[in-house]
Amino acid sequence: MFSKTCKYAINAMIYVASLPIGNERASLKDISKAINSPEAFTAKILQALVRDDLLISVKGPHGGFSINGKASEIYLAQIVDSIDGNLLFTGCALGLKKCAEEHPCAVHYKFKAIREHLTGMLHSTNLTDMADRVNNGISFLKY
Amino acid sequence: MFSKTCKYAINAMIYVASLPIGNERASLKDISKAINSPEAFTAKILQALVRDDLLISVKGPHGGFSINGKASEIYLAQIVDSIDGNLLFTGCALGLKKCAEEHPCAVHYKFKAIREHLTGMLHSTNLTDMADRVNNGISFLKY
DNA sequence: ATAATTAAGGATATTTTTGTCCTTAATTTA
DNA sequence: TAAATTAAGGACAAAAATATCCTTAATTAT
Ligand code: SF4
Ligand code: SF4
Repeated sequence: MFSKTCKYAINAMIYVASLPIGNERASLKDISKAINSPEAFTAKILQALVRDDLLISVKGPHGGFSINGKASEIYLAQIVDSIDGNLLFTGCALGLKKCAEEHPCAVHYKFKAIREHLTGMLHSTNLTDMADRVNNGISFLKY
Repeated sequence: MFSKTCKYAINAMIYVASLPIGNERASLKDISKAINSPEAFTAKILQALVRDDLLISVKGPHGGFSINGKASEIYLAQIVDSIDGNLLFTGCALGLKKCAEEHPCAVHYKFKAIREHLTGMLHSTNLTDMADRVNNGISFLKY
């Protein structure tokens, strides 16, 4: 479904979004500890998220990463798209090079609804939704 | 979603299931041509499907692969499970080691419905469904 | 200014996935 | 029986994904 890189990215974004007001910045070390991910690899992912304007980074003591803009306006779909690209949204379930309604793969008639369900969900779930649940102890970023 | 290996496997199974009555066997060469896949790699996949009792193979002239049993009783879910394992059905969307309803990941409340939708579809779509559409020119195994 | 802290980025390493090649085994046809 | 055909299987290769290490750059605190 999602690449491992993308899963780390999603959890990292949620963690940063879950930080308390007044202390909205977390270091690489904090983040990879919070989501239980390899630190150096996570660094690369965070760099990519900064490049893609989903995070803002600050160097130096008390530096770290914070959400770029409002968490309530960042949707899962943007993170997935940033890391994994749009293949999940637009690619063929069976890997056909070209997907046209007039030349559908063998699972298209069944798969279309699921893809729409999935992309609808990703486009309607924002970071605040998920961060709130983490803060309320309803959901978790690591096991 | 599915590994490339799994996509090849699905298309290959559908192709074999689409063969006309009385000639229900196809060679590796036929199959990889029909689904536009690398021959040697496809050989490995077909071997695995034979090992998993989804296909039957016969060596020698006019040998090849045929569906083991009734195509109408083989569901997409079996192929996916055989090749990719059950992680798509049971694994965590965000990669948490353990998934428990009491310790859900941050997307669980949104993801659960989609996973059920997907697994429901995979468990209710059989090879005959798809092979018929291919035979009727409604769907295609390659581009 | 200096030292300490933290992210950026390049190089490299490991693992997994995808893919190829070649030899052997089984079966059929001549 | 011999030759041809086709799958099985082992060894290897290439590419992609995942992961680590080290140096540099920026910022802050002393
Ligand atoms: S039609 Fe088939 S090929 Fe096109 S997107 Fe749907 S799943 Fe993919
Ligand atoms: S709860 Fe989260 S962790 Fe468990 S399965 Fe659902 S998605 Fe995965």
